[in-house]
Amino acid sequence: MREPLPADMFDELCPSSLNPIRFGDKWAALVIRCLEQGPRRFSELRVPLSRVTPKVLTRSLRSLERDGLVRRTVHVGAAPHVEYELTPLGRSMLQPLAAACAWTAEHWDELLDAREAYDNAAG
Amino acid sequence: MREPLPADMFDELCPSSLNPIRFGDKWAALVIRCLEQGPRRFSELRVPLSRVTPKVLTRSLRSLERDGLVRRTVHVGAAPHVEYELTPLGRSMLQPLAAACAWTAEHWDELLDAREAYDNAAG
DNA sequence: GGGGGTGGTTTCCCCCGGGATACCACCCAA
DNA sequence: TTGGGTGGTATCCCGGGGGAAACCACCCCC
Repeated sequence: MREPLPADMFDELCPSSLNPIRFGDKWAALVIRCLEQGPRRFSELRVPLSRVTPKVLTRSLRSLERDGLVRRTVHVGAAPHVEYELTPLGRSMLQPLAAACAWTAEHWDELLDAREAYDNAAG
Repeated sequence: MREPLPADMFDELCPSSLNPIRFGDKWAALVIRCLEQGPRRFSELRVPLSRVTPKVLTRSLRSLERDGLVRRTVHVGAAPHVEYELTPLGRSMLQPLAAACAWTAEHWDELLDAREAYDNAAG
């Protein structure tokens, strides 16, 4: 059984807009990481991504779908719902994404220090 | 002796804005690749990046400098000039950048096909 | 038939990245 | 003294990304 996504999954994570390495739009990298373990529903994604408004999350998912990285499946039946999952192409992106995450994890402090020093020097 | 940067260095390369993986702003990844072989002058960078206006290139370089990825050195003397070079932190980014470039090189066509199929299906 | 859950859409607004164009100070060589 | 190279700025403008808030259709269950 897949674990539900924890609400504080990205609390410690820097906002994407501060990271010089970006995959897709502002939230795409976090979406991809949410889908790493398997398919997720829209409302399921909204738990860790509570700071993302539904409009923006929809657009991000549509963009990933357009690029062939994510597949959107509508399950009809008694309790109809929608599931998003990574395609093989999307999975292939996990490798460079992991490389980027590793770099960020290793050098994030260094980068923030550089920014602070630059801002202090230049006012 | 370092080779001068060829003017057509990025003619075959997809514009950064189409690539889902981005390092820094629109042109930062190309700037970093220009600095891979060693220090470069502003006017030297403008050769392969002829489509980038000086304002935008300056801002991109300033941003990289602020993040501690690039060092800007003013050489005073008889013929004063400015040189930009990668810092160790900037060099450390070459690895995830290479991973991202490899992914793009391998899957770019696939991604474009997915986009075309999506756009054709949805109008 | 009312409430809750699902999966969004619509509208409005703001800001920032990016492009075009023009201009600029400094220095050197002719 | 005039021109060219260097390394940029200044100004204007536009489009799109992103956020806030409200609303919505559909379905099931009580």
